[in-house]
Amino acid sequence: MSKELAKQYDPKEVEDRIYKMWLDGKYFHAKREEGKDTYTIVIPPPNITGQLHMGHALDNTLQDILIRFKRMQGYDTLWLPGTDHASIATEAKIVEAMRKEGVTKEDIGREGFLERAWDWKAKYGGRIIEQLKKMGSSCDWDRERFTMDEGCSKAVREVFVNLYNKGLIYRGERIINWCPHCLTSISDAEVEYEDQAGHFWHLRYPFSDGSGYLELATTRPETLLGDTAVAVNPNDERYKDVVGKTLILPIVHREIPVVADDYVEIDFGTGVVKITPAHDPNDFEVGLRHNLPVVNVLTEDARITSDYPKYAGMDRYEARKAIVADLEAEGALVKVEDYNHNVGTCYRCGTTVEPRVSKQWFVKMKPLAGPAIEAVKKGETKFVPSRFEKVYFHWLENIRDWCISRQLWWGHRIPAWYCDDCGEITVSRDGASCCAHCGSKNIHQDPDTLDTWFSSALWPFSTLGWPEQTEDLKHYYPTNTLVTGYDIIPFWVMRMMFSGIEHTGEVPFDTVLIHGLVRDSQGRKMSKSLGNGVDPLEVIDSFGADALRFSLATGNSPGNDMRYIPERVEASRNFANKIWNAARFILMNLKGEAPLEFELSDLSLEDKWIISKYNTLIKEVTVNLDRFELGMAVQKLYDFIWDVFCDWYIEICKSRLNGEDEKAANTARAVLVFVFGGTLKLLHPFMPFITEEIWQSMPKGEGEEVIMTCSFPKFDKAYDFADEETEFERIMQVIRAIRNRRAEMNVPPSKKAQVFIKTDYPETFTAGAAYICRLAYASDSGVVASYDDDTAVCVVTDSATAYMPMSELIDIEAELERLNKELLKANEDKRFFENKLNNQGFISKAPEAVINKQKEGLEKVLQRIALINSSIERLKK
RNA sequence: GGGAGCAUAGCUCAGCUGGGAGAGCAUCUGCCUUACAAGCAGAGGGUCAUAGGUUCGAGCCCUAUUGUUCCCACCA
Repeated sequence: MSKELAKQYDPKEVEDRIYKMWLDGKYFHAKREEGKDTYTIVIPPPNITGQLHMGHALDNTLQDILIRFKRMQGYDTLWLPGTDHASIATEAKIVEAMRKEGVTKEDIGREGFLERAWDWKAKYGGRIIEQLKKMGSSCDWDRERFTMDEGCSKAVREVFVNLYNKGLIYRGERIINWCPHCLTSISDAEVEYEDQAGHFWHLRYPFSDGSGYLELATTRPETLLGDTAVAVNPNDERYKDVVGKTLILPIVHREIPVVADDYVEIDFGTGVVKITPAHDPNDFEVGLRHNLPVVNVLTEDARITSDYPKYAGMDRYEARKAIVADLEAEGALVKVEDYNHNVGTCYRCGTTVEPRVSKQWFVKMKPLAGPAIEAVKKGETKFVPSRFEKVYFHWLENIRDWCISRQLWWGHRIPAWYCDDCGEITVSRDGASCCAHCGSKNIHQDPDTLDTWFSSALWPFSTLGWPEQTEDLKHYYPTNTLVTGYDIIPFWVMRMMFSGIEHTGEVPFDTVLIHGLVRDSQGRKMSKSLGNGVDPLEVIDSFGADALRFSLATGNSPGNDMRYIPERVEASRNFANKIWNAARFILMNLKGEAPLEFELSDLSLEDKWIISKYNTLIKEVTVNLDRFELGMAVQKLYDFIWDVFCDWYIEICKSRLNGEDEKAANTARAVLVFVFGGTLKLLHPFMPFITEEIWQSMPKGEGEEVIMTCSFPKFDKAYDFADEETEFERIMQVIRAIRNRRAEMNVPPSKKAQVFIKTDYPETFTAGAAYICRLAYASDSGVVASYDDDTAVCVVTDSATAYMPMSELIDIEAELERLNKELLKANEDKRFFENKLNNQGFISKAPEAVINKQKEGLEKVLQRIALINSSIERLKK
């Protein structure tokens, strides 16, 4: 940054250059320094399916703020980056891309498909990393990982085998959620329920002995083909006698029994339920209790099987129409009602999920869930905000076994082999060449892969080298803060928790910082189908990464959703520009060789005021960051820089900088550099690029060449000038009052006026004359013992009355009216304080500090009333 | 059917352990004051959803109500 700077900050010119400087300096690299406290974040690995969206931008901004803050505080800091293979999502994308080429998975085979998948990973995984860099993320790229890299794969096999040997992983035939589009099983968490308009078909099933029929209702008539019973409640008086009888299933004309089961609710519908064990999870349970056969009527892609030639090959909805028509023809259809019901859909493709009985691998959850619940109850891991602990508990307390096998090719292949001779299963970390039970070489590996979350569940420790006891693992595990959205607590947070506890004996992180979703300006979710998504890279391109980061960090409180408002990014961009111009001002006022140190004894009132304000800012920002109140921290920085530093302090410094007194000017320069430089450090975690860019041009001490490696400023008692703050604020108050009065009378700044001050603090206002001249458009200003020009404009504050002889402007009547209005307001204030102070309850119960504050308030009001009264008297003369 | 969040200025949102309501944008007025017009100085604008309660004191705590968003749940 030279001394001839553009008036406007240009992030495009700066950001890539600064990022490269950081990379070249290896400042992101965690060095495992002995004796230092560590602070570790593992990134929620973005899927390699596409590109970063606003949610990622928010997530990574928060992480980078925390990491940079802790790094500057001197922690041995690691932010471990990486990407997720996202098995089902990525496979779906690749299949879709292949479909456009007219190629199917079967055409190219497993090997060919995996080759394409790895190409995909190289392309899109790489793109995501580039996007993270654009955001300014200070990740340790030397430690970048991928959920399917060698180390993570090893951890996956280790965990699988361990859990299998402990009996916590098993293979079984269960009813699972099946996606007929993705052609794979999915877990309970991967099913999204939505209300859909449907129908209720009322059907009649005749008794096989010809003694009438039972009426029941269904939302899925096509599953009738697989009915193997009809159930009623055992306590339902209406159907006491029919339990045990048999019915003729319409269309199929198979004989099925009537069973009694508590699952059936007496009051719902007719109190009769058809039971299709193969295609409904509840019916499956009923089937188990009553030993009913499981009749599968649907193929993998949800078409009717060849067992029913009339409907074979029809998809479930075609078959529904055909079967309803046939039921009607047979006289079995009583009526059709409109009915809204909850339908499970695949969270990846939105296809209606088909419950399906099949052989899958499961993790037994109960033994794992218990310790994970305990850990949070004991506070070993805390959620911020804590209300999300409820979500976490609710999921774990009601958890069912986790279906982990997927009928996909892209992912960790299940390390299990089946013996073609003895039928036993061999599970192995390192592959198997023969059956562990009979020694036969006739074995084949399970073709399925694992749920993508199986590997991400291990992310906090697999990325640090587990199961090896690596130095990184010893050093950086357990990690500290996990930053993620509330939507993936059940998918990921919960699973990392029980995995960490089970495999490492420790919780994987001490804090889970939860943020909300970034919605569009109307509050809608950003989505491809709505076309309302905002690309963070485009925002960075127009406003800069700092502006985007600042917008995302401001006005965002943990756990709450936020809207993306373009105007806010614009305001953030303006803030960056404000900082830029403050830097320009300071730099152009520096004299190269002048010493930039100040003596406490040389400090003027405003110097002490700004230093004290800055000192308080350090304390508050640090506290806010420690409490994860990032939005509050950044708001305070904004207010300080814009209102306090730029609008007041810089303005006030101008007279000294332009004055004759070189020593005073040097002190001003030194304080400007001290406070502004420190503020840049405080702001650096939030706006890393601009702060670094400016820092490079600032005078700085030894070892402070790069702002991101500087120490975070610390509160210093020596800079606590409370009295000077109060004193200076008295002057500010008078300045504001004069400005206000002039604005009311429409006096332009070019028209200067003399200002005479009557006050109980003559030293303050004598010293403050220069400020009043500069900031309140005074030609000169001085303290007077009394003043009696009746035609002067006067303004009153708690500590002073200022008179401006502007006789040509003043209207005595109007002035009196205004003063009376002020007096009225002052009297209201007086009553407010008096009421409080006369309240016995208040005096006896309120804390002393609060009482004193009211007393001070009353004191000030009384002074003001006295001053106003004397002004009124003067005018009336 | 359970659970949670939200409701504060025209708009988008802050408001930390209760102590006289804040910001940005928008509106209005006046300013090219030699860092910044992406700026400066001012102004207007709020029964903090409603009704009770606790308290000396409530935007904040408690209860109920209304509206809204989300999560969970096997009523076919």
